[in-house]
Amino acid sequence: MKNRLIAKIFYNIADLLDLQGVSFKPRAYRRAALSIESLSEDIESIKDLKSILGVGRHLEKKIIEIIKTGRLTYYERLKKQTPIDIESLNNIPGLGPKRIQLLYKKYKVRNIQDLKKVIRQHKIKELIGEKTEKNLEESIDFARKKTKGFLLGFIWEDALKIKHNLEKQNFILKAEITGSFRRRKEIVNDLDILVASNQPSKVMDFFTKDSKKILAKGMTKSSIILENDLQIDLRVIKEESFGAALQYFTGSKLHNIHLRKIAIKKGCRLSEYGLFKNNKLIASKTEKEIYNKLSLPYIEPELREDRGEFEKQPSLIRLEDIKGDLHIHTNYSDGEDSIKEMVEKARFLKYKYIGITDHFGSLKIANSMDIKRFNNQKKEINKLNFNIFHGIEANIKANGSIDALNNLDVDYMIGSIHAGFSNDKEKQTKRILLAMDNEKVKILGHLTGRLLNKRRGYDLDFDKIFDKAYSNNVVVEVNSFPDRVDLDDSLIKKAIEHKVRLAINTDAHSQDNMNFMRFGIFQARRGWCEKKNVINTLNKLKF
DNA sequence: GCCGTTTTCGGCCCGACTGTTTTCAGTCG
Repeated sequence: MKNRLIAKIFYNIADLLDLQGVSFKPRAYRRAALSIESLSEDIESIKDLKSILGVGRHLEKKIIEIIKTGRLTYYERLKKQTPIDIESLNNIPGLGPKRIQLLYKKYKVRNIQDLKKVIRQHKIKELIGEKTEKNLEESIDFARKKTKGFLLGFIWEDALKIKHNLEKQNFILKAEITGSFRRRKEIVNDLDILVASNQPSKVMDFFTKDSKKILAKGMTKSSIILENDLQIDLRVIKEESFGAALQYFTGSKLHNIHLRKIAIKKGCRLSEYGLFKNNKLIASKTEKEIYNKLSLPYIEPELREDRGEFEKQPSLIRLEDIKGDLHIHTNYSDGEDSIKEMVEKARFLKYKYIGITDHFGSLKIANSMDIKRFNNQKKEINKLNFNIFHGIEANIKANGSIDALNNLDVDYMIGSIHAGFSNDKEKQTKRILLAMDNEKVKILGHLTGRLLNKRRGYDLDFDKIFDKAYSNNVVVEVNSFPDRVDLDDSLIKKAIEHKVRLAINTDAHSQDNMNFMRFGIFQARRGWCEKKNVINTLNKLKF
């Protein structure tokens, strides 16, 4: 998978060209980079590279060179011409191409160390101004601390609190979190909040009062940084253009570019203030109105990635469709709560059934059960008056066999990998294919093994795995745990295209964890998943 | 360097904020 690498090289080329004062080429490189990093498939599997928006004859050649060699001579040459660590300098808020170029020309600033030196010597004060120097000095540390983004599941509650706090104020008519948060991406870099109000200065005073740092404060737009280093941008607009602004700020960029093109074809102009025809406003109050005026149905935020949502729209699965959770741990292995407590929570969530799936076998770190504890657990389950499937989460061993007794009296097994993460693609794929030959394995758990911001998933041949899952009638899990959300959106889409059935589970290790279901649903919706693709939407389930 | 149902050449998004500029440049999203 070289998508990231290619996009990164193109972004860096754009920055370097910017630095040289070249116009328009940087934009072309960035546009191509944006398309490539948004691709849902491996770029190496695309036959006609020119079909990618923003890629023409020249960039096609460059992509092929990177795929073949892992590098690009044009890029190497550019780097030699301008020996500047553009990536890290560009990361510093307040430093753009013009200033980087100026600092290089005047003081040979090539990296952050050089920048620190000229700040110490107060050279920037002379060159640009005192405030700018001070801001840059503060920003350097911020850039270094800059995290890899916030997991949606871990900022969810805080974000909603912020929203409700805004809504409570009498000078605020409406508030909505937009951007990638509203599209429910698993990692968000900042929060974009939209507010409708007729008293913008009051809004801004209220919004900025509890921040660690105020990056900008104006009448329509402000940005702050919170104690936890999360950046929040807030826009204030009039209530009558709330829908247009909501559409605009929800993005994605690619979706909006496409939508604007559709508008232009119809002789219209679309901006955050509304849809205009001959400079006359024809829609702005709601998003639905805007889509409809462009002869489109309302498009759900999770679909807005320009992956075909303008041509057809699936009817997406909803949280209410879920009738049970099939991956739950209890204090029989590494969970915190008892079976009884997990059942209580299931009743609270109005589930019709659950699957208790504690670890079994030799995985000692997860306090795996032996046969004696398993049998005790069965007795306890049978005493409870709730529809419980008794399963286990079984480790898929290095050779593809299942780490559990063959004659174990289970309703189903979830087969998961918990060790040997660094196997190569072929070996890891084979291991999972073999595991599916065990007829007790009905579900594959957290298939790619990724941990967001920590560990990337294994390289697998997903076509082979999904084909076999389909023919062996094995269900693939969408694990809802916030640092996993595994499968991701594009793999969910792929699995569905292979007719694979899915199960959206929480992998809960406590009562509270059972609330994570929404994050699996979000991801499934991003992957174009419908109710019918998911087995635990059924009122009656059989293994 | 890309793109085109007004164009194979001549366009390419733009509004908002900060700082030091008293009319605008640089950065950001």
